Amino acid sequence: MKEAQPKNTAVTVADVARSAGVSKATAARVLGGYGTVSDRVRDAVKAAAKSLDYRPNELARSMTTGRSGTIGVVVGDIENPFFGSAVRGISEIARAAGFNVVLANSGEDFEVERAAIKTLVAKRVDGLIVSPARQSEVDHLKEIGRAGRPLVLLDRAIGALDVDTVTTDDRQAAENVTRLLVSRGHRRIAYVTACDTPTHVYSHADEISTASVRERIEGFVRIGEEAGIGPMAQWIRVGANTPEATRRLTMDLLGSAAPPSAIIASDSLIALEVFKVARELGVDMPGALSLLTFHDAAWTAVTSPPVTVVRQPVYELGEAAARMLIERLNGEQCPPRHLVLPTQLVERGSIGTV
Amino acid sequence: MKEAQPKNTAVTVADVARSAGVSKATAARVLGGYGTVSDRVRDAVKAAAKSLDYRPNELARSMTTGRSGTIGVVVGDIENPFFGSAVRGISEIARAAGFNVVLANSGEDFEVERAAIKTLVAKRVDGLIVSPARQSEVDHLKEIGRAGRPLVLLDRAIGALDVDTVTTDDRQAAENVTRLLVSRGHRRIAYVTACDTPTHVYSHADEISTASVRERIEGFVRIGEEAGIGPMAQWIRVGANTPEATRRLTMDLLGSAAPPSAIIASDSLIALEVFKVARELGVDMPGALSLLTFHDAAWTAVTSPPVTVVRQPVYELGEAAARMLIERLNGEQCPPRHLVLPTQLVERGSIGTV
DNA sequence: CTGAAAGCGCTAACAT
DNA sequence: ATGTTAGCGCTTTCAG
Repeated sequence: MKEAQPKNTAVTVADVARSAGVSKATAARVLGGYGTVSDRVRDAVKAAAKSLDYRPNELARSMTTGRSGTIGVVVGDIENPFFGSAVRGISEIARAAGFNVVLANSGEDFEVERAAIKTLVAKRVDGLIVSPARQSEVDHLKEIGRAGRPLVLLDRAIGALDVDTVTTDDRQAAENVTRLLVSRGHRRIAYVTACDTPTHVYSHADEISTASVRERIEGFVRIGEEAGIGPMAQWIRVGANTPEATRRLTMDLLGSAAPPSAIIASDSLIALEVFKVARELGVDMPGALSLLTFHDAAWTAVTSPPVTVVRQPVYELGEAAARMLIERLNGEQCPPRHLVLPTQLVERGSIGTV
Repeated sequence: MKEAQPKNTAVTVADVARSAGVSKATAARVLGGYGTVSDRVRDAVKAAAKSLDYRPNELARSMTTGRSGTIGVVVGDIENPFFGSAVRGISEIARAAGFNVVLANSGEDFEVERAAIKTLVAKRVDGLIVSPARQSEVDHLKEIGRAGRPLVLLDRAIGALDVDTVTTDDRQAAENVTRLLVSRGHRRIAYVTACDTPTHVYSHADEISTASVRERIEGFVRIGEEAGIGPMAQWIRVGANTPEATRRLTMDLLGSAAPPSAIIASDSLIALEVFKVARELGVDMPGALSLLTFHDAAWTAVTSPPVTVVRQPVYELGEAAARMLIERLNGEQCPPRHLVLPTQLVERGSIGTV
C-alpha cells in the first residue's frame, strides 16, 4: 500500500505531476485547491500524491502568495494565567480562521520584545498581537506598520500609536475599587504592581511604562486624593515582578509603623504572595487587612476568605484581539478601533470595614 | 535621515545590491552574514540596506536553506498552568538558541492535534514537541519522523514510538501517594482524571489514552489492591475535563452512600473544583475528606488547609524537551533518550488520618 | 574576495 | 480545462 520514500528526497509538485502524467500547473491546482480541474485529473493527481507521500511546502506557497497564514503573538509572560487565558482565546479564533500562532515571550523585557517583533516580521507573519512592555517605546511597533502588517495591541494601549486596541476599563475599575475601599473606611490603601521604575520607587504615574497599570494608578490616585486620604504616591509599590520581590515588599508594607489596612494587587500573582505573607504574619483577613486584586484567577474563589477581585474578561480579550486582526487581514480598512471590555467587581470576602 | 519607502514595495537583496553598486551575491553575503566580504564592501552594503530600510525575508531564506528556525509545540491546553509553565520553559530555551515557537493548542482533541501537526510539518518547522492527547494514535506522530523532523514527547510517552521523551515518574508518584493514604488509614480512595473513556466510565487502564495518567492509575490500582482495599476500579472517575463535569462528578462521589475519605486529583484544575465542592458541601478537610493533587500549582499553598501535592518540575520538563530537540537539530544521532524527572511529595495539610 | 547563474517549491498570469 | 512560462527573495555552486 504505502510506498516508502527515501527520507531525504522531498516530493514536490513536479514529482506528483510527472507521476500523474499532467503538467506541474495542473497538479499544483489540485494540490493547492485552487483553479479548476476536471474530476478525472483531480483523482489521478490525488492518487499520485498519496502514493508518493507528497507533503506540501507551505513555505514555498507563502513565498509566492505573500501570506503565511500565521499570526505573531508577543506577551509578557505565558506562565501568568492572565496571558495563558488570553493566548488560548487568540489561538481558538486563529485556528478557526485557519491561522497558526507564533508565540513569543518577552518576559516583560523590552529588548526581547523588540527582537521578537523583528524576527516575526522577518518571518512574514501576516499580522501581530502584542502586549507591549513599555508604552514609551513605539519605534519597533511602528516598524510593524511600515512592513505592511496589521497590529493589534492587547490589554495595553499606547496613545502614541494609532492602531486597533483591545483593553479593559482599567482606570474606571481602579476608581471603583478605590472608592469602595474608601467607603468602607479605609484610609491607608496600598497599590502593588509588577511594573518597575528606574529607581524602584514610585513618584509619578509618568514613570509607569505599562499602559494598563498606569491608568489604574491614575484612577487610584485620583479617587484617593478626591476623598482626602492622599497623597497617594506614598502607597504605591512598584517592582513586584517576582514572588520574592513581592514578598519582600509586602513584608515591608505590613511591618511598617503605619501599615495599610487594604492592599490592591495589580495581578493575581501578586495577590497570591500578599495572601501568603499575611497568613504567615498572622494578619487577620479581612479584619486587619483587606485584599483586592485585578484578574479573577481561579484560585481566588477557594481561599479563606475568598478574594474580592476585578474580573477581567481575559479569554474574550484574546478572542477580540484575534478577531480584529483577522478582519484587518481580510482587508478591513476602517480607522483604528479601540475596544474596551468592561470589568466587573466580584465581591467575595477579603474586604472588611475599618 | 530616513528615506520613506513606498509601503507596498518590499526592498530586496537585489535593491540593496544595486544601490550599493555590488552584485546580488555579495549583498546577500553581508546581509545574510555568511561567506567572506571585504570590510569596505560590507560597510557600503550595510549603509545601503539601512537607507533603503531593508527587511530580510526569512521565508525565502528558509526556502533555500531548508531550516526555518522554528519549533512547533502542540499541547493540550495552554490555559492550564501546567502547560503554561512547560511552554515558558520551552520558549526560554528556544529563544536562547535562536528558535521561534509555533504554538498549537489541541484542546486535547485528537483531530485538532492531527491537523496541527500536519500544518506544522507543512510549514517546515525544524522539529516538534508534542504532548499527545492519545497514546493509542501514533500515525500522525510517525509522519513527523517520515518528514525528517525530530520529535520530542512532552510529559506523555508512547511506548509504540521510539523517540525522545521527557516525563515525570508518574507511576511511582502515584504508588507513593496511594501508599501514603493507605498508611493513614484510608480505604476508600478515589482517583479523578480529565481523561475520558468512550463510555465515560472506567473499567480498565487500557482505556486511558493519556500515557501519564494511565501510569498513575496503574500505580494507584496496584498499591490499592496490594493493600487489600481493592478492587480499585470502582474508585476511578474519568471525564473531569471541564469545571462543570468535575463538579458534577465530585458531587456524586461525595454524596454517595459510601463516599471516599480521600480524593486524588490528576491535575490542579480538578483539585480546585474538588476543593470548591467540598467547601460548599461543608465537608471538613482534612477531617472528613483528604485531598491530594498532581501539580504543585501556586494556589495550593494558600488554601485552608493548604493542599498536599505531587510537585512536578514542569518548567524544567519544558526546558529539557527543548534542549533535547535542539540537540537533535544540531545533528545528535544517539538512540532515543527517555528522560524521567523526579517528582516530590509536598505534604501540606490536606491529608488526614482515618 | 566578488560575480553570474541556477535553483528551492510553489503560484500566477497568459495562452491554448 | 490544461499547459507554458515566469518569477517570489534568497542561498549556493562555480568561475574569475
